Amino acid sequence: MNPHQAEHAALIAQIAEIFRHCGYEGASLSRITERTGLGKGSLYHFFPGGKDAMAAAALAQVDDWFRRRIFQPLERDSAPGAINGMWDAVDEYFLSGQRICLMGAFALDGTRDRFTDAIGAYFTRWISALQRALERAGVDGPAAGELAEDTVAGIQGALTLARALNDNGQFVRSARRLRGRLARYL
Amino acid sequence: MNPHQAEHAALIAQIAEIFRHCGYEGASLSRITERTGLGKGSLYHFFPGGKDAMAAAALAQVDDWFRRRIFQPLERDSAPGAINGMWDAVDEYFLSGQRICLMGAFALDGTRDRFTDAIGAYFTRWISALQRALERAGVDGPAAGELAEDTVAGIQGALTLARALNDNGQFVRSARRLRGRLARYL
DNA sequence: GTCTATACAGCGATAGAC
DNA sequence: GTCTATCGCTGTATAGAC
Repeated sequence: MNPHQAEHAALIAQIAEIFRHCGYEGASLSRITERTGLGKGSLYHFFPGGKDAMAAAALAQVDDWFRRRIFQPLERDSAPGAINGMWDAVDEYFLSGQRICLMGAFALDGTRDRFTDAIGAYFTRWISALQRALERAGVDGPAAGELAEDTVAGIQGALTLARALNDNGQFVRSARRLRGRLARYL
Repeated sequence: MNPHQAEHAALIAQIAEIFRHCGYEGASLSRITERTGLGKGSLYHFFPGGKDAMAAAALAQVDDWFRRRIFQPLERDSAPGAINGMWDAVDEYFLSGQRICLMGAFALDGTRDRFTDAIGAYFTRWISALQRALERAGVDGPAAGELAEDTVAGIQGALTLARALNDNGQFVRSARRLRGRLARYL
């Protein structure tokens, strides 16, 4: 990644953080200009498609991070190591529960309909990558699928609960128990 | 409940549905007037506090429903029956995954800060009511608390996943497994 | 690339007739 | 109670100077 691309990625990451905090509708362009320090002219220079394109870029960046750090290792590497790596990456990415999942947040309201494909692809791949890793670890097909669904759903639910109760510890404890449950199969 | 109160409750339920579908920011007054058939004058007659008061009333109605159908039975009745009743009520309320949880949706974005107390009280009471029912059923304290947290988080995550994948079956399957997991302790 | 100025639609909210 | 008209503001988006 050249410096130019890196700056652009940093900008997208900043915008993604605003979407996470305010939601799609709540993330106004004035908030985005304020938090990024860029005028509207600059923003529309980088994202000719406007706010919709900014959100799409944010989702694509999230997907890319998970693809490289979680999905591909789950599909490729030895299962126990990849699954342990998944839990470390999850904890790192969600900052131990301080940060929510942009895909999950967008999925819950009307924003979903703007980004159906990106959101669906992300969760589908996460579940199927985890399922296949569990199968390689010896879990039989149906059980592996159920375990993968329960795990991904459990992470989303833990993020919701942590924010609802304003307690990051909630996420850390939930994640530890989900991790322990998977570990019994490895 | 007299007819006047019943009409008012039906109006709040209609408004709640709009918030569920569009989120707080996305639920504009023009959408609300359109879907309810009431002009802005009427809406502000019923809710002098405006949109904020409409959302607060919606959350209060949700809380009331769960209190009567889930929290109080869990706190009062025999544990196995109350827990079975909880699962039936959950499935009924969320329409087998077609409907999301307003509390959970509001918790995820900046809307949370407007309704911190209502959202926090709802989840706190759900978890503690379930925990105490499990304790009465013979599960020891810490395990009951963990199980209650995992269950409520699991329901929220299943709702997120069902909407993200646009597949109600996802919720039904997840809920059935969560139910089975609790049943092993009863 | 970045800014300021601006277009115009939609927002939440209010007033007042009926 | 319900409506229409309208307020002031903010929303997204664009134009054009630099």
